[in-house]
Amino acid sequence: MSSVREIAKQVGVSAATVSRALRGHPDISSVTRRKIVSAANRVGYTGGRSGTSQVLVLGYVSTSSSPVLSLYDCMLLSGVRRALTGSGCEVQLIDLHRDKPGDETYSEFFTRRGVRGVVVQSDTGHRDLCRAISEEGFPCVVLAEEFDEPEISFVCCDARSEIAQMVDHLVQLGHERIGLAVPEHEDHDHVNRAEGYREGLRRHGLEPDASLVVRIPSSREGGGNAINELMSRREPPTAMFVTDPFPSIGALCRMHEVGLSVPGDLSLVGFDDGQMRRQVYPLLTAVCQPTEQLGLVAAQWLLRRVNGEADEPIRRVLPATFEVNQTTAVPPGRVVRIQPDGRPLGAV
Amino acid sequence: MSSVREIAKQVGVSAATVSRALRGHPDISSVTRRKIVSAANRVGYTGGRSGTSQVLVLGYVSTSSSPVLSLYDCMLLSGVRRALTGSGCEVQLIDLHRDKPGDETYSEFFTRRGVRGVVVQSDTGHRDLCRAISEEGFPCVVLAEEFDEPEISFVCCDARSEIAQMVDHLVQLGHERIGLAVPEHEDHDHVNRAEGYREGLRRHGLEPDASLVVRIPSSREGGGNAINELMSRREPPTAMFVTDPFPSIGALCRMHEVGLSVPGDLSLVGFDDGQMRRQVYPLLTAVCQPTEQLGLVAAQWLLRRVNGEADEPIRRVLPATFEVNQTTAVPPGRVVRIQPDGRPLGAV
DNA sequence: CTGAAAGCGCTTACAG
DNA sequence: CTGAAAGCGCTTACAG
Repeated sequence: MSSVREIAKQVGVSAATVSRALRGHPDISSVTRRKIVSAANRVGYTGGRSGTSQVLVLGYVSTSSSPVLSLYDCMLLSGVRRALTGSGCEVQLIDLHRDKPGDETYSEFFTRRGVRGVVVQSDTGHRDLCRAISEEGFPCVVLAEEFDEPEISFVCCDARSEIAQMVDHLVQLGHERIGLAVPEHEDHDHVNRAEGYREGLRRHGLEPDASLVVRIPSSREGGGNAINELMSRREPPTAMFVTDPFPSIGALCRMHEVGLSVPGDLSLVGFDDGQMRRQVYPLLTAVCQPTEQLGLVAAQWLLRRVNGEADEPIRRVLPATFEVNQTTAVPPGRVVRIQPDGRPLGAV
Repeated sequence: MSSVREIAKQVGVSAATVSRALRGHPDISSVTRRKIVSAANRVGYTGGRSGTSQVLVLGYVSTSSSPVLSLYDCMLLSGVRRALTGSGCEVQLIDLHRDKPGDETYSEFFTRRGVRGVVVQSDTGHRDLCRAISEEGFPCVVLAEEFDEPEISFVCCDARSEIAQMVDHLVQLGHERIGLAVPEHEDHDHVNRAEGYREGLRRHGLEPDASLVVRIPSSREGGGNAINELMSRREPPTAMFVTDPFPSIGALCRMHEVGLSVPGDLSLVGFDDGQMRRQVYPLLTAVCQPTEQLGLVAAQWLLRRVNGEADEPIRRVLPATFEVNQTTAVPPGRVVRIQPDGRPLGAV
């Protein structure tokens, strides 16, 4: 099984043609080539290591253009590795962005690396990449993006309802002016999070107020600036939701810096995809994405898929969680403002 | 080149014997086997993928028993990947601890995974592992541990002199009572760091005071407890050095919790191997290990080694850095103490 | 414990 | 653009 001969028989060509197609030889009609590539993926062809007992290796494809692994990658990878515990299977990090030559199929690119299936950590800019890999029939599951195409496998997280629930929590504490800080560069997830915020407000008859929304760089600094910007408004919010981890930390630190008390002067809710909420003071109330779980669920499916045990694509949307910690409380009994540069208002 | 035949010729046996030795066949005398394994490693034998243009894959071996990647692994891996940028080479994560069956050589274990060389993220408990891999002649470089054996390659960091320099800084600010929090479970690195602390003190004629040293679990909680313990002493320190990242954060947070001002009541110096010092308030003064650099330097050498360009083992000790931020200042003008449970002393 | 020989899977000029 | 056939590298009963 899983030899060029086997594939040749299925497609109705010679073993030589299969070999050429799989090796990326140019003189192959694109139609037979496509048939061969998808047959190879169907039977899980590994590139013929003679009788060698090859170990199953899965790939983790990061679409980032930098070799640096973010804490987010790290959590996803931990989930992937957890899924593989006991399977004897290993994971290889693949930097597609930098490495893939344009003239080979993704299947060949992965196979040359000994990789039998891939988990793709994608973003909005790489949806076509995910489509292309899936179209070749190479075992693939996308993390953190949702697709309409029924043949594309993905595991993502929808935090909308937990964000709405977070708004409930703030409203119940007495907040009516709830600020929002979202990244300038919006992707599907952030549109989603902003929607959850608006849904939550509407549920309580509160109209989203554009003057309470700021767009910021997705960095520590960006979160800090959101504090300066919102809290120097004539009518500042009494609570604020930041939709990304680093800006959440930045907002919290900036409050300390400018002398605003958390949660006394402003209730702060962050977004966490790791453990950041637990590494700051006070412990940050946050909507949390189950990042490791994303990797775990995706890799569990991929492992079954590669072993021929999963026929259907996986299309899973995991829920977020809302964790109340120490940065939310009742609104201040007075208007709390600062100057745009962070100095107290009294010093005008 | 790099065929069983080639190895057979070098060792003076038949190709069949080489094949058996490399496949872990039991009926091979251990002496010929050893010769074959080391010859295979010398010529960079890859396990015969016929004419397939195999991609060079290096392994990252984590000796942790958990599949979770720590932030520390993440930084090391980032360095490794940075070194591999442009080389067309990939990195595979290998969990040796869980996977390796006792009856195969490390060389075979790695080769079966398509891995040509390994970076080992070791700890005190796995020095023998590093020795065993190196003895087989498999390309290997150890991170963060130092070895006497001249054939073992390593890249580690010695923070001693930067820690002594940190003590200079504190003494110059006027501190004489400088506490130390070290992990209960000491390894080479921590012995080293404690030594740097004592050296720094002696340089200023200060005798290390055992009552200012606490041993703590290497966790956030541990760092917090160090604060309670030291600051409730009859003669508490006016400054304190914590030798690990998580406890550093924990100490800082605990100070906020019990109402101690940083650096007004106590100067705090942490240890960072990533970016933690920048994610807290106030920004943490810290001795920093160039973690990404460790991975970078190690992988650069390994890449050359695997390509046959490096004949000598690498034995590199990198310096740490000392970064002054916002948590160190002159000592308080009075004795600052708390109760063991963290309540202020006045409330006794 | 080891070798000679048969066999298997893939690749690649060669031919069309 | 594709096939038949030769060739290459590794593995594995078989024999000693």
